[in-house]
Amino acid sequence: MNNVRFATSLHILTLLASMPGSYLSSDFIAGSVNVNAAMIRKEIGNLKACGLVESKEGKGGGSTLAKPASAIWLSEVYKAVRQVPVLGKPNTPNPKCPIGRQVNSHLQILYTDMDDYVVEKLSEMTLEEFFKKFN
Amino acid sequence: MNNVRFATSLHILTLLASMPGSYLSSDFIAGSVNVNAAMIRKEIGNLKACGLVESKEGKGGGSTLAKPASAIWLSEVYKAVRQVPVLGKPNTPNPKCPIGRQVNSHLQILYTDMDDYVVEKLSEMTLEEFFKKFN
DNA sequence: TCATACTGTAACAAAAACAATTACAGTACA
DNA sequence: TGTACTGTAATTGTTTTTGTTACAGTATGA
Repeated sequence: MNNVRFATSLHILTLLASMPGSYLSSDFIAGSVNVNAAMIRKEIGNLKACGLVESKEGKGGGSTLAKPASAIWLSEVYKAVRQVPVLGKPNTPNPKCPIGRQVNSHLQILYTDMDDYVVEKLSEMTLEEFFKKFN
Repeated sequence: MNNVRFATSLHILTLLASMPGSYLSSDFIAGSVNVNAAMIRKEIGNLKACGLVESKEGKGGGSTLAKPASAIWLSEVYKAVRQVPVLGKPNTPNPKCPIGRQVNSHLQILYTDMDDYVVEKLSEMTLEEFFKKFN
């Protein structure tokens, strides 16, 4: 994961958690995260698809949490932005080599195990708990 | 980690483990991994710097494991190739925002914790154990 | 009903990361 | 001294990621 999406998503969610019930505009959020508002809207689009956020269009619109911060686990945030296994991508090895032929299936297991493990660990903290660390 | 380096390094090490004591050329390894030999030499350069592999130059040269496969943990392979935390990169948020001001330090802790967990988990398997799965 | 303030999304451009390739100097063996 | 290697730099090409602009669509409320 060589990108900024987890950080961005968690930042957005933390902001929303800090003002429960109110609808924050993408402009406002962009000001805090310090990126373009269109990027925020893209990321929010994803969080919506994952059921973490809901939005209202039109004047006075914006986004808010789709459920209480105490019901959002950091693993959900991770799953929302994950694209590639934590250990990276596989090669396309030579099938004529005994090692090359098998390595990807063993690697695959390792990749899946590690991803599961990361998810498990991130299930130990909710957004609420994360937000409580702020003062 | 949106790259192929872990897969490549583990493939190389598995090959070396499969022929303990012999020095494999970068050309041979490249044939199995199915990438350019220069890439293999680069990756081996890194594995050497991490103390996992040793090489001989000149005719008849090549690379071999620097220690027994039973003494190489997969966490060492991960550490050898890791460049970015498993959860990705941080943003540079707005310090004027109370959330923005603090989010990176909390994120940082999360990142470090997750990386430690991954390392811990990968310390549960040695290269020998990984290789034993092949038949 | 019209100005205003939003979202949603597409299209495009720019920057950064990653992978592939070529080339060649240096080293060691036989 | 020819051959077969490593080590490494330089370069290019490709993919991923980020940033930006633009604008149609939607809701509000004066």
